[in-house]
Amino acid sequence: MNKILIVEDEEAIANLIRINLNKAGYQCEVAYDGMAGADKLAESRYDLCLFDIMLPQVDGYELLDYAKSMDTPVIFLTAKGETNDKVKGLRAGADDYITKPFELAELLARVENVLRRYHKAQQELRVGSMTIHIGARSVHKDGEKIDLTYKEFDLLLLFVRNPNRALHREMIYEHVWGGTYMGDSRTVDLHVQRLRHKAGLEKQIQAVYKVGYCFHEEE
Amino acid sequence: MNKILIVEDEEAIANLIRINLNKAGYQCEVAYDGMAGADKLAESRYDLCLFDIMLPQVDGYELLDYAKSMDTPVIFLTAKGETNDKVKGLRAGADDYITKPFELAELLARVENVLRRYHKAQQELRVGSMTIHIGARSVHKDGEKIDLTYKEFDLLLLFVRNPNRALHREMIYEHVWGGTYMGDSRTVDLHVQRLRHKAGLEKQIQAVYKVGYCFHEEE
DNA sequence: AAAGAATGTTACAATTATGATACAATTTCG
DNA sequence: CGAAATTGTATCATAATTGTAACATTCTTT
Repeated sequence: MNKILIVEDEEAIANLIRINLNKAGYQCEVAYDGMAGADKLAESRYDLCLFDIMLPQVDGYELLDYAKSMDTPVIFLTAKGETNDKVKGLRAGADDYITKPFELAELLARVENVLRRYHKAQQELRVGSMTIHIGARSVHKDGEKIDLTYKEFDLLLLFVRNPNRALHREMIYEHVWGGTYMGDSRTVDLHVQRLRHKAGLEKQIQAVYKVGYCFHEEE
Repeated sequence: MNKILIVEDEEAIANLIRINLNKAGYQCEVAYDGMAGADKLAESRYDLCLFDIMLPQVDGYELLDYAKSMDTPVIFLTAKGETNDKVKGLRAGADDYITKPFELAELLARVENVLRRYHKAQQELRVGSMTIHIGARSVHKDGEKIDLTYKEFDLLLLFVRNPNRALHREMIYEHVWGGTYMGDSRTVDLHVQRLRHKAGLEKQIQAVYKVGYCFHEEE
């Protein structure tokens, strides 16, 4: 199981991240200032670090140097508008950055992406009797291969990474399609139907009236 | 069979490398710190060493000196951003370096490249009923010789070194052609078709709609 | 229970991607 | 130099995908 260190002085944000990374199967440690973060780093090995840049005492850049000396990848959390920091951070060797406020799904995707680059990511994702090979973009269920299209696969990943949560149509659209959601389209619905039937998830993906859809983990 | 020594303190990375070099037909030993690495070097001859630079106890540079005194080639593993080390390492006599995170295919290519320079290169790679002679750049299948062109051969190597993974057109282009992929070219497709037919890989190399191609290891 | 809104279903058309073939440009090699 | 091989562009054919539309069903609210 991958261990992640979160250093973020806003407790609310730190805990939000921790809870959600836990749910996604990561083990997390949290520090609320740079000094405590450095101590944690010294004590134990981590597979990934999430650092806020603006931190009391020791700032994100210093922590970055420390983490890099241990070959640990780092994702920076930057506040909106701190684009300078973004550039500076990436140049200094951060592996990615994410701008607050962020969607949890985006955070999860970036975390997985970086872990994959470091060959620490789960290659396979198991959900009930279903196995998702992220690298091959293939899905198997009960020994049978399930052929999903590009959009269907991305949609499935989104659901699987955000189980037991009602996902708004708007959010789904923006993640899978990338653009801005125009309220009157049935596109999301249709793709959800197709995914449901192809993957036999009729019971697990449920409509949430007036909101969107929710993927229930237990079968 | 070539023997390779891996000295890397991150167990996950060390094991990842070991497993993949094993699959590629190399025999590997692993040490997790510099001291253990030096002991291994003293005990036995190796055809190639992979050293992380930042190591507990004895660092990569010291190991380099030791390995060089035995005429054993060395590839350094450097973390992203440690460009100084890169230069310093090469000047100190390393045969190559590779920056973490790396593509496995790149690691394999560099390993082979260094071994070839030292005339220790692995002669063949077996995939199902197909044998790839890397040095001779020739391929045989069921006793028959398959004549591949330069690009086709490189393409085959890329596929074989990244089995069961959907490879993006962009990534394929950059690996085989070297430049930047312009989205509208059919070059990659065409070469994949030719390779498929010449090598009889119609079933194993499959198109991944909107992504690229995936080589499936099992026949 | 009825109205209205939201979701499920089906069919189809538009779009886009891949496969196949022909051919011109370029390179290699005798 | 000339022949052969390689490589990439262009074109057409085929196949897969995506999204709209129309209609059916289900759900919520009153």
